[in-house]
Amino acid sequence: MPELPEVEHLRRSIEPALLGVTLASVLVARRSVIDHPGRDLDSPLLVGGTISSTHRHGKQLALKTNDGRVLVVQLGMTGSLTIERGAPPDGIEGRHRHVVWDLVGSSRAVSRLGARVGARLGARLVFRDPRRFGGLTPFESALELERAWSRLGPDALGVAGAALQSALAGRKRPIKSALLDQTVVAGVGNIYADESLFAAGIHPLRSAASLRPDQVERLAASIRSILSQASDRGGSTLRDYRDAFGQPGDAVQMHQVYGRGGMPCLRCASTLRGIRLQGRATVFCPLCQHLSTRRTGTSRSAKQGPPRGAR
DNA sequence: AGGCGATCCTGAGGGC
DNA sequence: TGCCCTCAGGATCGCC
Repeated sequence: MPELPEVEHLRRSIEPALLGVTLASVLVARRSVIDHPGRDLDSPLLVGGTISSTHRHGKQLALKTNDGRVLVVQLGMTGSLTIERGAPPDGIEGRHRHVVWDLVGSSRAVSRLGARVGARLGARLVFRDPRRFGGLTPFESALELERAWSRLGPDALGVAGAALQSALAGRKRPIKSALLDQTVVAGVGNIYADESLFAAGIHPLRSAASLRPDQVERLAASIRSILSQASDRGGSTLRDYRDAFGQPGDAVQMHQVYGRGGMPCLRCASTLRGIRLQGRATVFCPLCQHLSTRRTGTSRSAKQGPPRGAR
């Protein structure tokens, strides 16, 4: 399921292949995946434009064309954006292909994709999303995109302690709920919220406003380091994620807590606990992640009962 | 007003 | 083997 690292890895892998490439035509199989369908009908979805840059904020990917238009791609849970050559795939991979563009290349882009100069690439850009939690949003200008992204919190990959501190100020909600709110910090999803909180030794139910400055600093550092490591590895990829060329991410699981409810904590060996918060599976170590506001120390309560397992 | 939960959607996986 | 049920969760909307 794509989170920020998957989107960043997708951006890095798709940008070299798309720069200078022109979107010649588009086939929209399912209009409901497009925000504001019907708008921008004369030049829909970047058709006729040449890709000049790619950008990312949080989990949103933006493709810009040389005429100033922008398309934001949200992958949701099961979305993918791939470059494809040859016959479309059979079977289930051939389903849920909601938007397909035909690509025409410049000489540089063509040579990258191994086609003859000036020839039609025979390549397609495909937006696929079985569960349809993702979608495409067209913008007329970079300014419109800027306005939309300004409503989101700071990008999680580079979030500074001070920025996180001010975003959390006065928020009484559980810290995990706050992290999942894209207007607080953009790009933290369920998996990395649990992982970052574990790394920082913070209980997911702690009130966001109750965190001390040093804890927020530690949390910001954990978010940055976990997301950047995962981005470099191509995303954590449980099952659905594919990069621009249909490759899954690094199969190595680096998760310390996510999906490990009821299993031993890798740090202290006590049983990891699974709860639901805002309807989301949430896993934490009851020993390493204190709920109290006490400074996390080395003393452990011997009276603490055996931690309950998940579900 | 802020926060929580219901909702959307399909495929994987477990149980029988 | 095959059917049925549950679960997964990002973003949005409505309710408390």
